[in-house]
Amino acid sequence: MSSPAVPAPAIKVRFAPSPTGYLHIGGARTALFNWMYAKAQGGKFVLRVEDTDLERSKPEYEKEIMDSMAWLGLSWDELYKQSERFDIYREHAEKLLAAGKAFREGAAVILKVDKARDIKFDDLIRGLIVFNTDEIKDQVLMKSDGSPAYSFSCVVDDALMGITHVVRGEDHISNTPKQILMYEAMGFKVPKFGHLPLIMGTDGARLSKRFGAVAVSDYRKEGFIPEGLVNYLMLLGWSPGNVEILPLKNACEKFSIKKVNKTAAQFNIEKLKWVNAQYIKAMTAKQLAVLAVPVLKEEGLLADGFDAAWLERVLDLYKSRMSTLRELVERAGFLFTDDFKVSDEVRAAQLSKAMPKEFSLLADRLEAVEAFDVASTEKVFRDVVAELGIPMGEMVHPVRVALTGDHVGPGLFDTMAVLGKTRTLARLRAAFV
RNA sequence: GACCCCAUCGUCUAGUCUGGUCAGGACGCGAGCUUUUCAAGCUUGCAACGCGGGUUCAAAUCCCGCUGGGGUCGCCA
Repeated sequence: MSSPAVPAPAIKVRFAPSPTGYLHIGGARTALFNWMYAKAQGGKFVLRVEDTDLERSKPEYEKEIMDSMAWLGLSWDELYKQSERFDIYREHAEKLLAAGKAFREGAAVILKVDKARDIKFDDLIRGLIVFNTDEIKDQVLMKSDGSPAYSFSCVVDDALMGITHVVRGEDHISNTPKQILMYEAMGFKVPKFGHLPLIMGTDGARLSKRFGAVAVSDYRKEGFIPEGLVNYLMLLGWSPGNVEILPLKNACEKFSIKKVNKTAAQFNIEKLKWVNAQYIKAMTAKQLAVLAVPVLKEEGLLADGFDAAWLERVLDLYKSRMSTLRELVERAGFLFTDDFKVSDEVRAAQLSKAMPKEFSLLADRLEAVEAFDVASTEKVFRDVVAELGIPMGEMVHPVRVALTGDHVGPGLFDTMAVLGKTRTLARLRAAFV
């Protein structure tokens, strides 16, 4: 006989960003781990905007953070804004004052901290951590301007919102004992704490503006797709085993807070690109088009009423040759506009030898082709090369440069077919004039 | 400086709790196959347990020290 199944109490976690800047990579990873933890446990995920600093908090940052989270696919079950809860913090500060656990200093309210006491907590990721209160000075609860200090509003909210597990960056470890003191002073149940390792830049130093792109929105602009960024981020500090590509949904099923690493990880853009490329490659041209069209339009390379079937052919050609949507623009731009240039370097390497006769013969022969597809263009090309008595390569490479502006790219005949007869002929005939 | 956290290939990591498989995978890099170039794909190579002491028949794994790195020391969050 077994005891009746008692459902484990659902956990409730939160992500509490301050809208004083964009959602950065580190914050996104913290949000992601909290979100995965909630999903893995069938719990709730709360988004709390910590906008107590009226000076530095900006509505546009708040919007940007929420947009970035939505883009990443991190939805929240509850939403709060601390700026709307000042009376609650004030009320709790008054209670502590009345109970003699805090005192006033001017207009500020300060928590008294007893000395020589060990504050212990069992970190979900690091195990037992101990601080002595001799290291902790009295804590400001309410500031002179009437706004709550970070630690205080954070504790009041986590308690009142029923947060069971506080999972945040390692930079908050030393805040934890101070906050535990506040939970105790107010008689609140102390939640479990888990401190995530930080994400470092390539040089091992802290991720900062100097590092380059740090905002999630920067990566979005760079052409990374949410599935790719999320997959990469989840691998920073956590591992599902010998698996690199794992969609968020499946990751949640395997996620365990106990398996989160303790070591800070370096952010590696090369691996991020590779992960992103895996997702792009796995998409159908039709799925990829949904993501690529806005980017191409923004670049002025595509107008309404474009040929969807043609675009899908282009995407099929470039799917395995791009790791970001940005790279599609860079590498396939010549298919969308005649306004592309051949670098001096490429010109010197491939177009230094004048081949006006050869090019015009090829153009003339291609002009006679009815169905301008891969097979027929290839046949014509091979016939011309044979007729001229020159090696394929001697003709292939210069032609590619003339048509695409670059010396690398998809197969030449695939390129011609998708470029179309008109543009192919025009570019061949303009190559040496 | 004080307090706290951390330590496996260049990077992300598996393995550490419950010592015993040539320390495994991935990115990147090198070589090769394929090939009109580039990618993709496939095969393959290089590459790590920071150091020193213990405990043990046996230590990446347990203990101590050192070194190194990181974090925090705001009426910022």
